Amino acid sequence: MNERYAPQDIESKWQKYWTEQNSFHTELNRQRPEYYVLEMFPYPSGNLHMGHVRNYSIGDVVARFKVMQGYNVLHPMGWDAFGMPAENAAIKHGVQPSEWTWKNIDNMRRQQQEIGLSYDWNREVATCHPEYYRWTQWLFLLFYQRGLAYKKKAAVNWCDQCNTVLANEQVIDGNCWRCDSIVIKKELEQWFFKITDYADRLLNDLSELKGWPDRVKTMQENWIGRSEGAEFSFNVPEFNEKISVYTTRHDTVFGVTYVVLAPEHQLVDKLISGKPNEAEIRSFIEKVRNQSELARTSSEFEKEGIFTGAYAINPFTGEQVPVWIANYVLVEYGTGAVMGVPAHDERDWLFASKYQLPKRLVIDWQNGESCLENMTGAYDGPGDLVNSGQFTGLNNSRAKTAIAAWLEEQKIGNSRINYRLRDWLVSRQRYWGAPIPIVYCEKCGVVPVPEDQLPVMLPDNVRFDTGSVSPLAQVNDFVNCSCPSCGGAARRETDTMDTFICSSWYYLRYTDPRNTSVPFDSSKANYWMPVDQYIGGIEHAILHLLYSRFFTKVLKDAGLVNFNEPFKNLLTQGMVIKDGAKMSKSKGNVVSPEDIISKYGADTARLFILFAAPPERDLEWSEQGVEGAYRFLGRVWRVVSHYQAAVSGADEAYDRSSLTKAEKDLRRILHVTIKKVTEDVGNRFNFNTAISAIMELVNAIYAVKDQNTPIASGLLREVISALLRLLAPFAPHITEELWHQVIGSGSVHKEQWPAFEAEAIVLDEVEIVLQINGKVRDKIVVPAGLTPSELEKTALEQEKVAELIAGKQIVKVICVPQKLVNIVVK
RNA sequence: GCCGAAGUGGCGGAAUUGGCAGACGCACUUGACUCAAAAUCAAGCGUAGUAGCCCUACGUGCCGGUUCGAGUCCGGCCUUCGGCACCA
Repeated sequence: MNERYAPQDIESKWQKYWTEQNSFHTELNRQRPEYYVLEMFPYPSGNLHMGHVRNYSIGDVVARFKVMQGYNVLHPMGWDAFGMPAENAAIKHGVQPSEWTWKNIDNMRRQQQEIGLSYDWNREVATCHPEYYRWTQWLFLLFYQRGLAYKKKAAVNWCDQCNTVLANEQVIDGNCWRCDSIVIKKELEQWFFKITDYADRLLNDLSELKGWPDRVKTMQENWIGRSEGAEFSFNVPEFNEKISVYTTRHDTVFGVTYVVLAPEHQLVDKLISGKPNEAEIRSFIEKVRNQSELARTSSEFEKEGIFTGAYAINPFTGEQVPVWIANYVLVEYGTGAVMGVPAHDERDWLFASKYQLPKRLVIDWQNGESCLENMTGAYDGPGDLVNSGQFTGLNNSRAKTAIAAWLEEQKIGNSRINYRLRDWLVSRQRYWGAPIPIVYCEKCGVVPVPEDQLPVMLPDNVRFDTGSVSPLAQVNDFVNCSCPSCGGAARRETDTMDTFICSSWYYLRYTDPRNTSVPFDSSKANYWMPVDQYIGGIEHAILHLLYSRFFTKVLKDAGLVNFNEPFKNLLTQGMVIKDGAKMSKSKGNVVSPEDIISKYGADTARLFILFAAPPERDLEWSEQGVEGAYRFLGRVWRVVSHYQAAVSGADEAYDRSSLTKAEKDLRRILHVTIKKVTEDVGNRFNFNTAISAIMELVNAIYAVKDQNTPIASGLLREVISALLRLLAPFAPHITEELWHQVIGSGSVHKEQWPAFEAEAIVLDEVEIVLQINGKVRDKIVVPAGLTPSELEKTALEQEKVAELIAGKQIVKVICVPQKLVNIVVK
């Protein structure tokens, strides 16, 4: 056996062995409990970065641990392969996106294999493969048939850099999520998925997700943005029209002094036509339309408005109130019109003050003392209604119920729940994505491509120098087609799908990756799903994780799956940072996984990453920390080598009743370690403390070795065998090598996870802390299992205790068995 | 403004149910081995007082509370990070 630990010699050997043995292949097996562990699949950018290595190392520990515990484990990997970078590469280097992408996939797969990850490569999927996007298209049509995919003209987010539209979720602080350039609004006809139909379920079912971090659930909750209110109309007699408003403060309807429309509201045109200042109003509207979305939705933005000249009737009071247009009203939310209650809404207060609109107090919160003259801003807290007709005197929460009931009775309105969530814009004016399987025919209109004609293939050899026009629209062979319905000349949809559609169902395809007749077999999906443990970055808290939940619910409604939620437990790993910042090329603080692996080996890289911080927290990269991990593996190598001769031929059996004290202690430490590592990995995902426990075990073995303490060879074998199995999920190569050298011929990764024996952990003697008035004063060693009164007696007999409490009165004595005695004195 | 997470040595972090604060590792110091160095093995390592040991006091962002006992529970703040925010 080699004296020195040389990872370069052993890692590739075992990687080859695992591949040849097809070691990580999984089949459906109803005799065994299943476990599905999944890491978010990567975009094939070309090279793995440390964030990937962290993500996969975490998943790999879980997968290998569960296998050893006897689970039938699904642990797949694939490629989120459509998207802009491939097209950018095509523009820049003249290489076709598919070629560029497949080359990157090959390279990244090789890099993953060098980390020693236990994937079932037979299940690999790539979203850009026709046999994958065929089913993405099939699912699009399913949504279409269910009325969940529709086309409409709307003011949508447009990125000039990427030359495409974006979903709301892809606009971060007014900028494009991918290229960070400013997003503008464009009036375009686009495809949408009706995610808003599922808003209530997406919100309510969050409570099922006990294994998700609170912060992710809160982010989704904020994003969905539920509010309870009422909707009702103001008549506009002059035009015989109604203005419908939505409010959460229908208890303040008697305080309405004006009504405001969004500049884009459909009634605006009618109300202002022919007005003497029509031109002025139109120029105001134009100005607001040119204000950025970000500015207009910021509470700091100056509120501006203009009077339309029209009046509306408050249905509660019969009063006439002026109708205004203002920049702070958003056409997409609620009804695009709001009632103005300056006394009880901060925005309305500012607006009314600026334009000298009247204010009316309708909530009293000071026992009848509240008055407008004393107010310096709106009051939006609770109180009792005043100046509110028949509702006067009710407290405002009761008033809401009463007023909503009155609206229903009078048939002029009703209670309503509103969501902030908007429909998902799914079409993209890009080439490298799944084509939307729709054909436009002069005669038949919008025609879905029949299932047996899928996939709608992406054409090869496309030109990318077309500027702002989608490259696909330039390919005549693609665009011109015959109508599947009437056979006449037709045009193909040239938009492709948002890549987030492709990634919204990949976890289902893994359960049945080569199916050629359906996207997946329901019974297979139902066996493996939901994913037991999903692992990925927080950046997908809303985007991918919300979309995937939406897809799962639609598929459940369609009868294709029998579960409600795709991911039972979610672990959001922290970033890998160096010198206080996320690793990035522009900051020049990138550490390449390949360099680390060639210098120290994959086991060291994995061990360091898992040891340096708990998985959810950010991890500060430290070259010295890596050295430390390498040093530890060297220690393991040497100590196991040292005992090789003693252990390899030894019999497992030994007499447990005749152990020396040193042997008993070593055995206890082993079983305490087994217990801790099992709990830390299995229940808490605290890999850092699991590894530190293994380090302590190794330190204990060294203590025995250095003092040449004689240890029964059977016990030594138990210790070394368990040590290798405990370390195997973290450092799969070195443990495999040592296992073969010292223990046996089979793979350590096929071995059973060690079980701790409670009997081995029991101590004969325990150390008890003696406190006086809560301060530690002494420690004593007593036989284990003393009763509290025996313990108290022993404690009070201690010389030091007697000295310290001399002349004082004992108030009481608290005894915690096996732990401490606290003597309270005065 | 609303919501969420966090704050512990020189550093990464541990303390899982209220019970010895600082496990494990890094860095540092020292010893052994060596002609020497590296590697390795071992020991020390919160702050202050003390030449030093024993020991004593202080110490988990701040202020207060509950408790025999608080990093942990309660009340009130501060700071950092993240999400939402003119959503009516």
